[in-house]
Amino acid sequence: MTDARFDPAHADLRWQRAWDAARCFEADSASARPKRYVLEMFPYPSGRIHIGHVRNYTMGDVLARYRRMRGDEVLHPMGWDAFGMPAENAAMEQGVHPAGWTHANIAAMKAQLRRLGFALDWSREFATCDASYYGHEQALFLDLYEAGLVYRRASAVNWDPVDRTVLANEQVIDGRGWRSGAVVEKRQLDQWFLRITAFAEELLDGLGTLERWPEKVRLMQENWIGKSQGLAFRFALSNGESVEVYTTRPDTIFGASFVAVAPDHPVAQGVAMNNCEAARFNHRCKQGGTSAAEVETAEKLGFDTGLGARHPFTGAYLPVFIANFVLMDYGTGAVMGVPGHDGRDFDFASKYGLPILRVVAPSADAADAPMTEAEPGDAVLVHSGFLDGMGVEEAKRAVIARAEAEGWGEGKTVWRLRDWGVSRQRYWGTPIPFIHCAACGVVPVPRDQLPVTLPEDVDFSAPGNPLERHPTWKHVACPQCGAAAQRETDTLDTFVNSSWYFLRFASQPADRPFDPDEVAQWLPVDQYIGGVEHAILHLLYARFWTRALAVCGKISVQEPFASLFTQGMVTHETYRAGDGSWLSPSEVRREGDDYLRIEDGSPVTLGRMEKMSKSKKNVVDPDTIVERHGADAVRWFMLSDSPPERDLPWSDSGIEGCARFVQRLWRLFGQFDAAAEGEDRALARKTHRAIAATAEDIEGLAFNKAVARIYELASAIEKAPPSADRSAAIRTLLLLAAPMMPYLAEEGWAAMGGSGLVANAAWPEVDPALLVEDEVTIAVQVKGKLRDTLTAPRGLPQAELEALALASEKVQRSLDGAAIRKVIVVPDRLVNIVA
RNA sequence: GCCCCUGUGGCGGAAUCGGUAGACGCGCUCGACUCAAAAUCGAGUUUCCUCGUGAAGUGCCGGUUCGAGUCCGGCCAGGGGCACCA
Repeated sequence: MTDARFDPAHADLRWQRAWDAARCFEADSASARPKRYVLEMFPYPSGRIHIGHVRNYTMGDVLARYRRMRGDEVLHPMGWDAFGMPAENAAMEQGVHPAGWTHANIAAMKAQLRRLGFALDWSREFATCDASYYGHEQALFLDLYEAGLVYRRASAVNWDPVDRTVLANEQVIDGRGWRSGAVVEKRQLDQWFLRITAFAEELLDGLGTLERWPEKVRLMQENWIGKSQGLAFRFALSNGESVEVYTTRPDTIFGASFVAVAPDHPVAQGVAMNNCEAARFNHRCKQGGTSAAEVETAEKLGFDTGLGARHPFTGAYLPVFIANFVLMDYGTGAVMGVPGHDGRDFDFASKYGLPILRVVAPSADAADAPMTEAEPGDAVLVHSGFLDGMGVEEAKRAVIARAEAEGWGEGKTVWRLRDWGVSRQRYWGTPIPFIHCAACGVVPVPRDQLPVTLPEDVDFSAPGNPLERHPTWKHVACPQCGAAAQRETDTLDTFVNSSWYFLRFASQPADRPFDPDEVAQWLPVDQYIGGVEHAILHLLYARFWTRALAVCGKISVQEPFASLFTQGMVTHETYRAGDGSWLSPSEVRREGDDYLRIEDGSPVTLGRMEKMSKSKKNVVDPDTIVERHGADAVRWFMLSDSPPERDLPWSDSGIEGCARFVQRLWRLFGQFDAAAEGEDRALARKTHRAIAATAEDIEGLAFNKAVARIYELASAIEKAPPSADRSAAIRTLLLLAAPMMPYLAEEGWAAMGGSGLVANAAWPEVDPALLVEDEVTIAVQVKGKLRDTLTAPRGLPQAELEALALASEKVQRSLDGAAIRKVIVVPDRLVNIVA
């Protein structure tokens, strides 16, 4: 009845057309069925789909297709995060227009996605570079402006004096511009900021409600927001000035033996004016790496200013140092050094011979125990005057209370989170809808003049921002006074584009960004899936925008993503030739345990499994493998073996195994016989257990386990003789595999005479009666070691199980006549005899 | 430096609540089919030995328990994150 082999090339095209014709994946906001929003992070249109995208979208697709089979109305959209630097780079390097380059990439990648059989609602597709998207973004930006969440201030940028452009951190290599090689300068520019710090507390508290987010991501965000509570207070200095410090450990104030200020702190700058050694020291501190790991392992350096700081309680004068480990932009840029109870202060004090005082001890008796390292301390205060005997928390409160009563300090909450700078001095982004007027200042573009569109006739041959030097674009009349004025030429950070796209997917009226009622139908996203690299910025910004829009009355949801899943990377072996250069998998062949270069047979060194990257040449192209093995096999491989949150090692033999399984299923489908008769209770049980287990695994995103269930059922069916139950099992198997291998499933469904499309079919019902086994295997242990297994009817009373176990010959042999002290019986599982 | 995660066969991994460790897949070995190969099908595949159906075994050391991959304490290794954040 069917072809001997399943031909993906033929089937794939056929069913893509069938799905399109039936418009089965278009979500209906008016549907009465339960709404389900499945979303994967939308891609940047770089030109080609990466294998990591394939894994990401396959997971979301299985979930979306499964939910549809369970009767939900599923929204599973796709679009393009289309603004960004690569398009401008292409424009500069290849002379193409960013828009043309981007749209060509989108077309190519869309074709790739369609080929992979994803059940996407293409009717809602958009690119963030469409004026019909970014125009609404401009309106939302004005909403935030009116709500007081947008402001301008001066802020430093990396300025490339040769290219006359602002560089991103990644474009600055060893302090030089990546293209020009010129030494990068810090330059102050007036820039636009979003007041995310106004939401610091809410964003932190909100994390507590995100139970279906990975603990890891919540922790990363929590650390990023960085709330700390402590005491800010002033030290009077010996030169008549004063310095404010901030500490989270006010309880240890009696242990302070020095004060340290940042090299760019006013006190340090003041000292440097009259002391060239201090100036040299300050300068030296600005060199060297800025990354945490580099800085933290760097040697702690200090410069004794000769100044003294008067301790508020003891009246003693503490030496004031300039120190390289104090940061100007956190807290007050100055700290009190407590070597006994802070690791950095300990290192510093040891180096400069400063006293190391114990002020917290495990007990009052241990007040004079020697200190060999900094102890965080969590017990009792000692050598601390009025604090002696108090616990750490009590002492913190007491010091803050005293400082506030005496007026020299106050309890303070400090946040690490800073406001979000959204200005980019680039062409390919959302124009910021403001106009600069000499008389009126910064004036918002009137809403009836939105969108502010990008000019198309731009020139990338000269350095600098094309918007800035466009002959006419920026010259406009002031909306308020009508005088000649200039448009803002900065565009928005692309993270703004991705901070609300999930709302536009849910609802896209032409005249507004979205309809609040329709958004309420779909939001929050039931399952968001993407890479962990977006754990902090994208997800925090999206949470911020959602809350900010709620404050503006635009929507009612607080948190955009109810459940988040971060998938692992796809990795591949790396290969290196004798000269150390990287080789691509296609240049290498394997002979036994040896790897050889195909070209000349020279030996190849096998490197680590690493994330696929062009620089290491360990990439596989999705198109090539889809061509060779079909989309179903590729999807199956993406789901098999590795748990989705872990890395997936790509292997050729793995994908070949998947392709074989596709054919094996196809042969099995060919054995479906609607007329078969006879019962097979055992197979029916296995079938229903597989339905229940696969559903559970898919719902828990344990796709690797769901895959194993399907393999198991397939093997059981192959071994079973023909029967009505066997035919039913084959049909069930097809349905279980349908979300994962949609093309094969449609083809098989049609061959079996199923009605309609499998894409619209229902998930098989489980018969609970068939989930229960009536016989169970009992493990019999003697002193905790397995000695025998026996089969017993389910639910056998404990006493009978015990008797059965004791009757076992192997058990008696192990006991060897020893007296039985105790017997532990776990019903339907095991008997443990303790002798 | 700090924080987090992960360590189970040749490999990816499974094991609900502490209850038969190694499901399922890949690879490999042997066999069937074939002139042959591919494909397919069948059997086997943690280690060790005295080959019994013994002993050991989930990174290492210890603990709790009738029983530990799972819980607790201390290490080690690999990976990830970061902000010297006071």
